[in-house]
Parts: sequence; structure tokens; C-alpha cells
Amino acid sequence: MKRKPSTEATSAWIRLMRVQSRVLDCVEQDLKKAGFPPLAWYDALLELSRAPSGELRPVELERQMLIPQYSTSRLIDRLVDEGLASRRECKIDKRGQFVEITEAGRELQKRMWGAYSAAIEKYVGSKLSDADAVKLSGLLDRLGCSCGEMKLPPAVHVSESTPSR
Amino acid sequence: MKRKPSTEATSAWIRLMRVQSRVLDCVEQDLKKAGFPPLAWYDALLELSRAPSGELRPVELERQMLIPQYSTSRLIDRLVDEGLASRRECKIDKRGQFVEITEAGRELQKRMWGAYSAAIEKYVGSKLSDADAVKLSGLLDRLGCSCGEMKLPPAVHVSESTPSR
DNA sequence: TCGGGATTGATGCAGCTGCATCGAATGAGG
DNA sequence: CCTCATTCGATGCAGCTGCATCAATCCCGA
Repeated sequence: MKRKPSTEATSAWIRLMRVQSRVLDCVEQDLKKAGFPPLAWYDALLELSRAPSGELRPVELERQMLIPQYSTSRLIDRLVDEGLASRRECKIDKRGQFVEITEAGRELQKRMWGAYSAAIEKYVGSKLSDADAVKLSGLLDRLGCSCGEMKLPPAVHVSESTPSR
Repeated sequence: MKRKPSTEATSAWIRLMRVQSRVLDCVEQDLKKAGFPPLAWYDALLELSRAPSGELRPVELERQMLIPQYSTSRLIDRLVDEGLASRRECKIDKRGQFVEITEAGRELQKRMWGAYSAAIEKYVGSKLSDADAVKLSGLLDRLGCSCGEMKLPPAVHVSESTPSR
């Protein structure tokens, strides 16, 4: 226990922290300058728009987005306040509810993707060849798995083909 | 303008966001469970302890840590409140001040490094060979440079040999 | 059928962040 | 010696996050 990390590992750790915060900042700034809400809103709207009938249980959204329960609850509040989603009662489980994306929500999601994808290209795509992007993904994946690796018995399903962070 | 990113780039972006937040969470949790303050405190204490006479202008600290000015100001408040640092008047520039690390501050920094380094090993070092860590660093570096790349004419000096995120 | 534990979602509170702004001090130019 | 732009650091405010907890409901097992 308490084996010291190599300087290579430490250096990778430092860069991982610094680079992502820098790149994330840049992307968020671009979004904001284009008059859009934070990325988290996009992520939520995307998950909702992808869902079978445009609606999801908060608890599902929470699992997709990997954010804590109270955070989900409040994010939904904000989306509802802005008319981007609406809460619907869940008849089969009266504790719960469904959150349904509205037309305005779908539309905002699409408009945001324009600015968002441009930012990804600007800050990531244009700096790496596709082959290098794949290498980077592979290396990151090795870190990502099983940090806490909570119980997710069936399938984690972090969809790749469409962006969701 | 507005060229779309490749799916490879988008995938790398998603992983970069997800993996770092996951790994950072894990490390912060370990630190917290060991009864230590947040990582930002460590970073600040480390910078101070490294400085020539254990003191730095807030504006220097700000540049080292890449955090905004007001954030630095408040972080210093907290360190001072906890007796980990003290503010000293700056005679040569009466607008400014010096922040000096205390003995308690130096000691805490060292104790934190024990838990911190163990966490880095656990969540990064043990998952990657040194060669892979170097590859990862290299790929990340290509993203990190020149996001906003503010003016830093002389030397950026992001020291590597010792951890500072 | 009943009781206790688990799950779902909301919320009060404290702390932190970002933004804008402020006052003090500096220093370059006229 | 003045003036004005700049730099340094602090702070009020709003919004967000994490933590703990709550109420309601559900579900499993006796």
C-alpha cells in the first residue's frame, strides 16, 4: 500500500487535470459567447431527445449523465422553468415522474450542437489526427473503468455514436 | 468555419471529460476520507513551499495555478484562516502583499502528499505503464497548448518534476 | 397482511464560483 | 508635478454544488 506513483504517471495526472479544465473552459466559453446555456443542459436535452418517447425518469437521466441525484433534480427544475422540458406524472410508480422534452427543448439541443460541434473541432479535432484521437480514447478508457465502478450489472451503454460527453 | 469534428475526435472529447471528472472525484474523495482539505489547498501550499523564501505575491500564485484572481484571493483567505499561511505587507508595492506559508502549512502539504501520491498511484499509475503514461501526456499536451494561450512572453515554466497539477 | 428496508425525488443549508465592480497604488507621458 | 490608464487585491451578489435529510411510495419476506 502507498506505493509511490512514477513521475510519468504523475505527469500524466497533472496534464489530465490541466488540459481538460482548459479545454472545457474554452468550449464552455464559446457556448456562452454564442448565447447558449451550460453544457450540462445540452447533455440532458440530448439524453431526453434520444429516449424512446422523449421522456425519461429522473433516475435514468441521473445514471446516463453520471451526476448526483440532487443535481439532476435541480437541473430538471431549470429546464422546466425555461420551458425546455416538462414533468409528467408516472402512473406506474407514484414516487416517480417522467421528464419529457418539449419542442423548444429539441430545437435548442439542435442549435447548441452547431456551436458545440464547432468547438469540439476547434479545440480537439483540429489538434489531433483521427488515429491519435483513437489512441487518446484508448488510453483514457483504461483510466476510466473501475474507479469506483459502482454496480451496473446489466449494461452501462455509454453510447458513442452521438455526443453526450 | 464550423467544420464538423470527426467521430473519433468527439469520442476523445467525451472520454476526456468523463474520465477526468471520474478520476478527480476519486482522488478528492480519498483525500477527504483521509481528513484532508481539497486539492486546491495542496496546490497552493506546494507553490508557496517551493517559492524562494516560502512566500509569493497573490498574483504569482494565480499565474502558477491558472485560477482566476478572485479565486486566489479567497483561497488565500481560507489558508490564512486555518493558520496555513499568513499575509505580509509588501513594502515595495503598497497595493500588493506577500503570502507566506507557515510551518503548519508546510507540514500539511507534506502529509497531504502521502495521501495524494497514493491516490495518483491507485487511480493512474497502476492502470498505465510508464510508456503509456508518457504517450498519454504527449497526446494531452497537444490539446493543452494554445487554447487561449494568453501572453506569457518569457517562460511558462510549468514545472514537471514535482506535482502541482 | 403487515412491517421494515429500499428507492425516488425534493429541499434547507453551507460553501464555493463566476461576474462585475470597487478602491488603492503605481507608473508612463506630457 | 499632474493626469490617466493600468495593475493589484477585495467583495457583494447570484447561481451552483455537495451534504444531509425528508416524505412518499414501493417491495420483499414473514
